[in-house]
Amino acid sequence: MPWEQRNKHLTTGDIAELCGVNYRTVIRWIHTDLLVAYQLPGTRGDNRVLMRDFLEFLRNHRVPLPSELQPYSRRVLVVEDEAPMAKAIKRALERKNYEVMVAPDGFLAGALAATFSPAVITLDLKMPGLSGMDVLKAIRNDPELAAIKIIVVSAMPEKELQAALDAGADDILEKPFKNTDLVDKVARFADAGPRV
Amino acid sequence: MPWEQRNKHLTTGDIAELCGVNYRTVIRWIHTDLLVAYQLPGTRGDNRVLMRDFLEFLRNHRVPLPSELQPYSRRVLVVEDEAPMAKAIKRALERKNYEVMVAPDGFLAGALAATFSPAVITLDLKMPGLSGMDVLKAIRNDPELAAIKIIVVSAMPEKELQAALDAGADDILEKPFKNTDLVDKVARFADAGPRV
DNA sequence: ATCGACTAGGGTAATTTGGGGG
DNA sequence: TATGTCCAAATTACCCTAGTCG
Repeated sequence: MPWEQRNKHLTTGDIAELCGVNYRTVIRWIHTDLLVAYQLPGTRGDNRVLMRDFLEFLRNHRVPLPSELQPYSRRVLVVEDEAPMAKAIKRALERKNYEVMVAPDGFLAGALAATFSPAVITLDLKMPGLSGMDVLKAIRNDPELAAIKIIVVSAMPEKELQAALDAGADDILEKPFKNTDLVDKVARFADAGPRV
Repeated sequence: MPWEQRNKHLTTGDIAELCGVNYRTVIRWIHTDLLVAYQLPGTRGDNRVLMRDFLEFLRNHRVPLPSELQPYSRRVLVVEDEAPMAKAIKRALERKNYEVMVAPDGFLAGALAATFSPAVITLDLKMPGLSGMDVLKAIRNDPELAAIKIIVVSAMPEKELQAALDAGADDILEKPFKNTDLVDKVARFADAGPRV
């Protein structure tokens, strides 16, 4: 259900209700280019806002996530090419009621980071054919994605993990790890913040 | 069924769904000549809209192109890690009035394929750290992306290029190539409709 | 305390959009 | 499923008041 909502066209009234403000205020946001909208043909020119523009607006202005959109804050993207490990992580998180997608390569990681709108990404640093560090930097350099929390999962020596933290990772998880540690770290980022 | 495979005669319901409005609103647009339609013979006279009229309507009124209609855009994504080659392709296409984005790695290729909504991707097969074939397969396996046309650009021997065609590439372009060949091939796929 | 700039939101009238029953 | 008609709800622009902040 929640996924198709990305294609939804929101009215000013929808947004007013979601944000708990008057619809006039929403119109002002649009007029002052704080919120991207397009106009329906017709002399009145009603405003419509694409869901992805609305989500970006919430991120840019640190507006708390409306409870109706909570599913977006419980999404986790697992970037991991080894299927058994990916499945293990997926199952552990799904048991805690998270919505989980797995990306086994860089292309799908990018496509899902952009369309699935995860609140958290768990990132395996040593994927063949893809530098996890490049993924880290790409996410941090993309204003649309920069707010996503990244947990680096790796068996690498501590020095490399420190480099990941320096590059913008929010947390690290050393392999092997306990499932409780995994879900604790995810919960720190997925449940709380205004991140969409 | 994907939109571009459908008959190019749209019903009011189709347009309502694509634009996120009620179908009565679409009928009103037709009645007030905002949208060009013709009527089926019969007492009710159902409205039908030609794809090219609909695309012109979207353009005239700055309505965003629905993602389902991305094959009708003039956007091209260049997946190429060598900056000089990428720039050359970008310039050649921009001279022909295409909108061009460049992805130098797999992650950005995925993110841009999903958000930039290109009609065509030019794909360098031999990128370090990323198998072009994996990108091909990933696009063809993703229903949201499958309609994107893929032109493989490579200096590989013909056998490998044949493998790319078998894997779902729509066309191939051998390096070195002439700019006219490039733009001709892109035009075959990107000019499915009037400029949007 | 007062001022001025800015923002949120109420009231109104005109228009558009959307829903129900035929 | 699409249509025409009628009606209710939503949206807009405009002008206004109240509140906030430095």
